[in-house]
Amino acid sequence: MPPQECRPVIRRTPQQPRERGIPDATVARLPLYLRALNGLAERAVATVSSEDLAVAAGVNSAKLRKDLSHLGSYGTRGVGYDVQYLIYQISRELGLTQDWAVAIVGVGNLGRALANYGGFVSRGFRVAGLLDADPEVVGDHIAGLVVEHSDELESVIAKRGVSIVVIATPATAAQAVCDRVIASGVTSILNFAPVVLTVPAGVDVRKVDLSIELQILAFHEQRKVNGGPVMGEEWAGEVS
Amino acid sequence: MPPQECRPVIRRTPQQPRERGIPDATVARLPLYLRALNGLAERAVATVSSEDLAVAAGVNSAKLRKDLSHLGSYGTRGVGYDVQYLIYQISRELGLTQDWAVAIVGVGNLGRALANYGGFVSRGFRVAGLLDADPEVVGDHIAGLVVEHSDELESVIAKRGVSIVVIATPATAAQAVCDRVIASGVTSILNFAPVVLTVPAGVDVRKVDLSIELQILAFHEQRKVNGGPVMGEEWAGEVS
DNA sequence: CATTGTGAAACAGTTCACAGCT
DNA sequence: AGCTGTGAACTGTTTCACAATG
Repeated sequence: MPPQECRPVIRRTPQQPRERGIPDATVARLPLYLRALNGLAERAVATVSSEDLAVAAGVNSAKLRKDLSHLGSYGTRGVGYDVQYLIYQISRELGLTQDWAVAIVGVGNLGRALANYGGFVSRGFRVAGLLDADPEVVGDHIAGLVVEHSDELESVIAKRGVSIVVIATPATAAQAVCDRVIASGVTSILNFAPVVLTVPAGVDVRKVDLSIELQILAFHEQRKVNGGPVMGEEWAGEVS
Repeated sequence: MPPQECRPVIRRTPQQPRERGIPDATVARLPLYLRALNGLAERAVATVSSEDLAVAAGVNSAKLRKDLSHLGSYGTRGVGYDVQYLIYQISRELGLTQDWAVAIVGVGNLGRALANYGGFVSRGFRVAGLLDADPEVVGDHIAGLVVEHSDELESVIAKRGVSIVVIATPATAAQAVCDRVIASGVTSILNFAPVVLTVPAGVDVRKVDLSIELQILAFHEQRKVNGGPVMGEEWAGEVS
């Protein structure tokens, strides 16, 4: 599930029963549970069963219980889970009890959208820097911040304790930004540029790629419509 | 890997050797291979080995070969794959040889970013409608289109043959938009709103969720820094 | 003879079904 | 009585390693 060669790298020794390792698939769902729980908390629900929480999160209840069991035994048999307590435990597990300074590099349409995205700041994350290479954009005020020039990347990261960088630059600039960011000690990157970033082991890159998502949808859509790709159609290109 | 309960639903009969079913994990990587191949094609590379293509796509070569083997035997032993031919085959498999009309609902910062996103139009996808509920935004010209009012949703879908809808509305509006879109016959949805959409079987929803990606990164970041969540810290909230 | 295509093995994730606890 | 936590079975995915082959 992590994007490229940079797998989590929490190599457990073969014999150990995975001391505190939580499966990737589980980690990827914890935020979903957290969101569902926050919804329940807003509606002043005190306790929830695995069945109800599973429905709210859109998964099945056995999976939910198995996932939560990796964090510890936080439920009460015959009763369910205490909503507030579970929110706390999942937040702590995800590292959301501290707050993370995030820098966004590339303040185009997407970067702007990200900077203004509310759910961002809400839980654990704080946009601590906006950077762009275009002098036209530098100096703009967005989401209460002033856009700085990309030249400041290293100093912004160092001075503001940035530990997560969001790359929202054009594809051509992404690898260079990535390299500089890593050289500054950042090891968590969220990449929106449509390129495969090459990074050393120990650096975590997650990728969000609109066109890949659309292509996956197109694949399924085509199956629904045609029952599969158009066959019998002959290849018209030149084969060397 | 598909978002919620709406799994692909191409139930193969137990005995059949999966006539044309391509594993989800493979489908999710085909766009990656396609992008890598397009890069090679631009540099006029005619032929590529599984090893080289794998490096370009950021996967390992055994996986790449297994993936491609699901499409057919398009390589040449001792030689590699013909770049153009493979581009064609993958495009066809993904349904990119036809073009898909896409409507974007919600023209806030994100919707605007998506509408202006180039890679969108490039291969197989055409933005055929932009809709928003805010009268302030309706009428704006974005990416060569005029923003229409959400009331027109059904008629835009019908008249322009929209088969994929991108939901970029606030969370609160997403489910209602989703329901209307499905009622209009659309079965492929890309959801950017931070909610779990409830959809009938046969509808494909893919979700892109910024804050979930950040939370996953935070989890790994925390592990790197602390070696895990802060333990020993006692729960301070009120447990019922 | 370099490289593909693929069985078989290893691994990861999901689901079942129920023992065990409150 | 009801719901959690979890072994065990199952399903899907990745990796290995090598026979087949242009």
